Amino acid sequence: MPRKAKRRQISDEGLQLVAQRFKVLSEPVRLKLLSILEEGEQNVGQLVALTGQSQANVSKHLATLVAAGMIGRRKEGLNAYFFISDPQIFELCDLMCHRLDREFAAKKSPFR
Amino acid sequence: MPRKAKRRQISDEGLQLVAQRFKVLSEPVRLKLLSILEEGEQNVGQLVALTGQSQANVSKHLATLVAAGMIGRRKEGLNAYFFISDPQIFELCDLMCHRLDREFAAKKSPFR
DNA sequence: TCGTCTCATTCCTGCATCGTTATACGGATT
DNA sequence: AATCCGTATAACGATGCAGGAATGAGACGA
Repeated sequence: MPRKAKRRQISDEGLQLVAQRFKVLSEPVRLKLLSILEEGEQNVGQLVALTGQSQANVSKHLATLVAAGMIGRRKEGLNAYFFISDPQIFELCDLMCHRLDREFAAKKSPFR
Repeated sequence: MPRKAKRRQISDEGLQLVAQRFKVLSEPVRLKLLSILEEGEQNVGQLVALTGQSQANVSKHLATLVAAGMIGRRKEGLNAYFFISDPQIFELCDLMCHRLDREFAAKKSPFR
């Protein structure tokens, strides 16, 4: 019998779900939206201005993030405000950033 | 001035790099390969058998994972053995799994 | 009610990438 | 050297998704 604790084997459906979630984080525009929302909630117009993306594109990416349970939506008059609903997301991003930092340690860092 | 420590603003190039790495993790077959390799190194033939994927497909996914610095490659005779080169990858996967667990807490869990 | 503002949705196009098939490469064996 | 085996690569078709343009859906003010 194995000595070290074995990771519970994950089903193929589970893998698909995990992959799906990682895919949500695999778009620079969505990452930028998350990073902006980390500073506080914003409406679509502000996000359009801050990202430089088209309104339609921002709306679609926001819908994706909402569907993934990463951000929430609050309606106020004409505006729709979005906010981080799962702060744990940033633990994932931080981990990935640290990975990249180590990876680029001997080279030029992509961050400033 | 802001009270709570602000996350260092990341450049667009940084975002793209991070997104790129997340994309590597956004494929079920690659996740499966990682999960298999976590138990120990394997050669291509074994990985083909364990995943049920074609040999060409496995080779390509392995090349992607190597390029991302997540796994390493060791040549022995005719065989090429692959192994986890960055165990921190699994912290990312575990975090994502926990996220999903919480998300599906009230529903049916996708894991068994 | 009409017009306007904000945001969501739909349709379309281009591009990336997954998976397959066929082929090339390199080491080992005879 | 000729061949075989394990692996990598090239070429191809199919699918998916990002982004742009146009339109739709609600909410508010005049």
